[in-house]
Amino acid sequence: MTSNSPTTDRNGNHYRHLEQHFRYLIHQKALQPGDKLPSEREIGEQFRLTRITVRQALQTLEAQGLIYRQNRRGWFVSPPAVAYNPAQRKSFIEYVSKQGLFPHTELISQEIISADQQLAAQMQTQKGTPLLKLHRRRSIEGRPVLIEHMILNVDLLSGIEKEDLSQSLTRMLPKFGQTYHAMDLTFKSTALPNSAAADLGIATGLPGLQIERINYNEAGEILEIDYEYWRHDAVIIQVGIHGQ
Amino acid sequence: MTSNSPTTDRNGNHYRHLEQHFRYLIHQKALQPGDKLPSEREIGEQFRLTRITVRQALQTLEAQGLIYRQNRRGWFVSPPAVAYNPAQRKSFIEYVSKQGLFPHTELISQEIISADQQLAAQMQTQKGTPLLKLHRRRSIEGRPVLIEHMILNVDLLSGIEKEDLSQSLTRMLPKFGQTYHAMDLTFKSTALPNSAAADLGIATGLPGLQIERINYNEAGEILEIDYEYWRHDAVIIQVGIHGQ
DNA sequence: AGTTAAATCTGGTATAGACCAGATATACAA
DNA sequence: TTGTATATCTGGTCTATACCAGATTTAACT
Repeated sequence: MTSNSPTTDRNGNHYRHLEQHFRYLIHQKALQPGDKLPSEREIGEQFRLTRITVRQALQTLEAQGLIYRQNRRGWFVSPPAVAYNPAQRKSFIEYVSKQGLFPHTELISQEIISADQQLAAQMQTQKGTPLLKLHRRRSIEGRPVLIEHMILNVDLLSGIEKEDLSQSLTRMLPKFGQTYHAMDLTFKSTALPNSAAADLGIATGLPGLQIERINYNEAGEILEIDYEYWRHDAVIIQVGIHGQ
Repeated sequence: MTSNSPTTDRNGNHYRHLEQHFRYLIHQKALQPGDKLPSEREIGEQFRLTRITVRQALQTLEAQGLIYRQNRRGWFVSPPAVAYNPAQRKSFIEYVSKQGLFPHTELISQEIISADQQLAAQMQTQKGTPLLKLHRRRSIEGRPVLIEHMILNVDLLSGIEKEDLSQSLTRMLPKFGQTYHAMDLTFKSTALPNSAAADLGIATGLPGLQIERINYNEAGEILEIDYEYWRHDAVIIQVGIHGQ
């Protein structure tokens, strides 16, 4: 065991060479964020490797967040990860653009429903409460990085469904006399579910970061519950915990 | 060849069948945490699939946290993930055993060093301050799940190097007149670095969860900085953020 | 019983070739 | 110019086979 082997291993490990090759090009900025890599077949030809071996190298780089793929379009160099600090209550647009990156939000669907038993329990409200379900996709530097499923309590935010819901909700809330006061967060590193992967245009089963967020107003009522599915390489989460 | 895909999708997708097969067995508890799966070759024979296809299915299940592998030993069903709430300041041993799981800590190495320029800056202390470097491995249900690299300020915790450092530091601190008061946390989903993967006995390049934690005492001095590398499927992080 | 060496099993890595379907570019017709 | 059909390129999935090295078990030898 231990197998220190710095650069080159005794046995095959061709894919590690390939991995280091591209890592080097990316670090040297010969390949820049957004740039397209040669096709798997071309790489294989150039290095005299099978596509399977090439793919293994590319998948390893993908797991490290250096590159990503778009279904049947090719492999691309990843933009830097954005830092997300949920405690600061800044909007997506704010904290992304503040880091010199270009954010974009699309509203995929919106729907007003009436809370059934289960949803009412989740939202800690009464059965029959009107709820707004939102489904959004957010991008950084033109790359979809995040799928959001949100459920909002319309009783506390009446009329919100008439707003432009591809805008920042954080900035919209004061209009309705509400603010985010506290939140419960759950993070989980897991494979993206099929639907989220499809919305992000990536293959199912790739690692992702799942965030569940329950937002409370000052009265301790649940304003909104969010389920976010992030590309694993697109975000770093920073939180400060202070004395109790 | 197109294979009359019975239950699932359009084209081949044999590996999805296999994936669902094992997911079913695990959910039905026909396969329980810690159980060993048949070897890749056996599975391939049983389902008349190539090892490559079998491996793809297993790797997908691995990404979902359902199974894990041990190098050249086989594939096993994962124990449930442990919930970790950094705000509660409970020790690893506490929160793991409270969830009905069996924790274990090994001290891999310990070392007293003198802070150089860079370390002093990180620890917000003076050059030359004595620091204790710890390297530990923590397991749940006998499975290594977490590698810790810690740096402690011995000026604030003098004599700590004589303690049994495979024990909980959280419980040890009051002895030295210190408590954890605030912390800054950074989470990142990324491939495990080689050394951490080796310590965990898993292949390099697999997804992991990286946590950086800076611990402050009541005076706002840095007591300790931790770098944790978790198996991605071993933990769920829960944090509450309260009004400011 | 205790130690050691050899056979076997397992995942890790690799070659060679194939067909599919979505994405893209190109040529052609209206 | 605009729309459409088509050829091409790309990653997604798969078969068949092979050798390697670490982990485990078995057999042989003290």
